Amino acid sequence: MTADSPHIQRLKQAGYRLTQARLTVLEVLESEHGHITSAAVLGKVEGINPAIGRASVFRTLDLFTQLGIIRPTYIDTSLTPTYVLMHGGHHHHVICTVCKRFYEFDDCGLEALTRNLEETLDMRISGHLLEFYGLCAACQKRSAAPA
Amino acid sequence: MTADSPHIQRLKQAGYRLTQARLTVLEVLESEHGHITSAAVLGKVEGINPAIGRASVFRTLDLFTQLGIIRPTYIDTSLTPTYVLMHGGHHHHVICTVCKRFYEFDDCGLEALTRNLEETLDMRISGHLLEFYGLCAACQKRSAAPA
DNA sequence: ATTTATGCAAAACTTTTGCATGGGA
DNA sequence: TCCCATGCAAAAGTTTTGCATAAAT
Repeated sequence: MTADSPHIQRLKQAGYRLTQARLTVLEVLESEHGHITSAAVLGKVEGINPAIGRASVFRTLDLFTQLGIIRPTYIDTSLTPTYVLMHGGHHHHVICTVCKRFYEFDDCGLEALTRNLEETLDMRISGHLLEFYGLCAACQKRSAAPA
Repeated sequence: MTADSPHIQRLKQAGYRLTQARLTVLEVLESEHGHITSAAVLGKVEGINPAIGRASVFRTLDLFTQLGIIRPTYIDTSLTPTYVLMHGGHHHHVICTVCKRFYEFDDCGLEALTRNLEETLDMRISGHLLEFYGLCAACQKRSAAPA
């Protein structure tokens, strides 16, 4: 399952062991195409392999975040962050602030800005997250309609 | 203090009362130019007016987030989110993933993409957050140097 | 005068440790 | 075989409620 995803390569290459906990968390993340809360990851992992402990799930989410595989964001105002998968170091989406539905998109046209910032700030940039906030068509109608 | 910031206008116009808790939290956020953790907000507010309770601070942070005045992000991997002030609905920064230092910038050139997405998705977009991740000059040297 | 928002303190959760043990390489 | 990573369970924190009271408008 998700045999040799680039994320697994990243883990190996960084010298980390391919453990059940890590592979299972990755499987869950990829099955959700990212956009999953820590609570949901916890639940799904337990469903797949109850022998995996909570602590390992959190340790894995931290590790993946450090490696740039995922990135935590606040989508619902709940207690728990939502993790998005970073493809090639970046991720872009539009979120409806009312119904929380989201739409991912690929082309962000930020290459020039990235190079520009690298030069200006003398930094090496490895990725980015771009989130747009707004109202989807359905929620626009709903908020326009009277009670 | 921060007499009639646009954020105060927003509060009024949305029909919310201008309470001590709300004004103090806003003062703290603006004094930090955004980029402040919930724990730090809590501490600063208590320093300014100990009569303001924790719950009100959290309620205020939630309200401001709903109104698009601030946006929670995960900058340090700690328990608590870091809030950034949204100016005119958007915010852009570059973070060094090692030392966590950040650099804000204004021009993102995303106007065209915004309009594009509004048409394509039939959404009304009100703002965005753009975060770049990378290594600052100092941390590049530090990681290149042997122990 | 109304009604929204607050403060308090306890409750509810999420995330983190410490340590002995198991499982990758 | 060696050492990293895990599981467990308790600890540490952060955030949220419920309700009587204060204070904006």
